[in-house]
Amino acid sequence: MSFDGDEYSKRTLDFVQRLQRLTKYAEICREITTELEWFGFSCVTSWSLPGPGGNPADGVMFNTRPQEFIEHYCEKNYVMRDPTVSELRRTLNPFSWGDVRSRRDLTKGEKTIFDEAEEFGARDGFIIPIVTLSGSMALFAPCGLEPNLSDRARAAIEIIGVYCHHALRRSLLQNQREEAVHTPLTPREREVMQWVAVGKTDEEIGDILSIGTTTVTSHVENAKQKLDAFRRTYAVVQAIRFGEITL
Amino acid sequence: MSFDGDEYSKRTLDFVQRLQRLTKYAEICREITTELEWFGFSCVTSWSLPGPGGNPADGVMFNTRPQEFIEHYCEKNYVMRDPTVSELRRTLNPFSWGDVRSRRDLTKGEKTIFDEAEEFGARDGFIIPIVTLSGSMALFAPCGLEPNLSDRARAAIEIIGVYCHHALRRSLLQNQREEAVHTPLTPREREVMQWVAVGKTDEEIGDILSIGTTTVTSHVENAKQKLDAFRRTYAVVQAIRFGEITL
DNA sequence: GCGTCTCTCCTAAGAACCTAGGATACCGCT
DNA sequence: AGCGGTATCCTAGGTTCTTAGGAGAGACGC
Repeated sequence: MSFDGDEYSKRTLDFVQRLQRLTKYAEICREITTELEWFGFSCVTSWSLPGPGGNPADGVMFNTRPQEFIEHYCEKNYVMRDPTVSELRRTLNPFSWGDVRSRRDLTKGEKTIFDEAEEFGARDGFIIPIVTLSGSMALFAPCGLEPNLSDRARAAIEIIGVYCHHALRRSLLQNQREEAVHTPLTPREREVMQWVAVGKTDEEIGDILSIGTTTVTSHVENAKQKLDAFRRTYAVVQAIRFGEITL
Repeated sequence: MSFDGDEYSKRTLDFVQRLQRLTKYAEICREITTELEWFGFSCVTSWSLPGPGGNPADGVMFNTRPQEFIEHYCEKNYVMRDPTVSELRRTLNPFSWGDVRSRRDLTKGEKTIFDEAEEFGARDGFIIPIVTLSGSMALFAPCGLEPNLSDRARAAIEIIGVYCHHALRRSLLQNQREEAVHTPLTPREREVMQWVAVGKTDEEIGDILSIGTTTVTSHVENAKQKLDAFRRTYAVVQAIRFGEITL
């Protein structure tokens, strides 16, 4: 085991332990910025991907990249075309901008996004995907002009990123209401919803479970009510979000 | 920082680094068993929650609990009633069996499950929830008669559990086919599917996006084809699974 | 033993979705 | 300039879902 590896490990654990004790948003931000600078990352964005109709800017939990860049990015709706965001759909492993560039040829539009990022002071960086409890996707993305992208740094940043995300979220949620609660489904309702989720019709489900079609319908209706959904499509999404069913 | 804390940190990182280098299933299992015994956990189960119609036993990636216990658990369909599984629907934070017991009064049926676990050599343990890329839920659950449940151990086990899960999965997938690929959705299709996912009708979506109802329908149909779904409910599930849309 | 919850089944009209076609216009890339 | 991909709009019959009721049997806890 090399000295470097131990140095990184120690820093990482120390940082994580410091972070766990902090509760104030400003303190957490300061701590994150300092630590990332040690790794050569001058900027960072901690961001939750927007839901339907959501403004991308609303998901930003912490950002030290230039404000004009963010505005430009949102205005141009780059989130729909950004190759690093596409990569998020493929993997939950951390990856670097360079990984994306070397994986395939980029279109002109995609190159533009990277070029503009460089104009705003970031030539490369890591993206750490984070799956949240609600099933939504978030990312922690440190970057800079000459960041440290070694395997050792990658391993350290992976752990750091996850804890930063949670620390930021914790501090931001502190003064907000509790997460939405829901009435739990009965075992039978769960079972029926599992089959609805894979696109079976009520009749097919009835055959599978050896019960009447009308019974299936009424289980679905009860589940819809409990999940606060008017349409079964949304009921399935809610069931996944609440962990009632599994993909 | 206490000596204990540093001892745990060092062990944890050493273990993670050893694990990263192993590829053979048997080696990984041996390494995991040894490390967990140091923490006082005599048994462990690494398990993916079953999908619709799936046999719970199929999701077991690694298990050192008595085979009879697993058979008994599956046969009685305990997964639908197990209070620790219910807890998985509430949180992504690791928790102990004791946490569940102290959170609320258990029903007789729930107590039975704990009692039977004790007969099979496990009195307490941790559950570490893990969200996989496909959106499915997995858990890493070390347990034993007198395990170490201190905060320090919890922090260490949290990291250990996640890496164990990934190492096991990596070794099990090695000889299997690649993950299913899919044709990516167009930006417009993604946008439409986002709204489908929250239960909007095609007419409502048309109004929101200022396009005709028929256009919405045809975007949905195209998306369904790309996502290999006959029903839009399943198309939404696939879109989530492939990361095309976000909850 | 009694109340609560779950599971089962029923009706029936109207709304929404599925299917399988085809057609035009715009855009970026070669 | 042409090609492929995207976005828009169209028809129309058949299938499935939605809504809002009610109602009996069995399990479980107190």
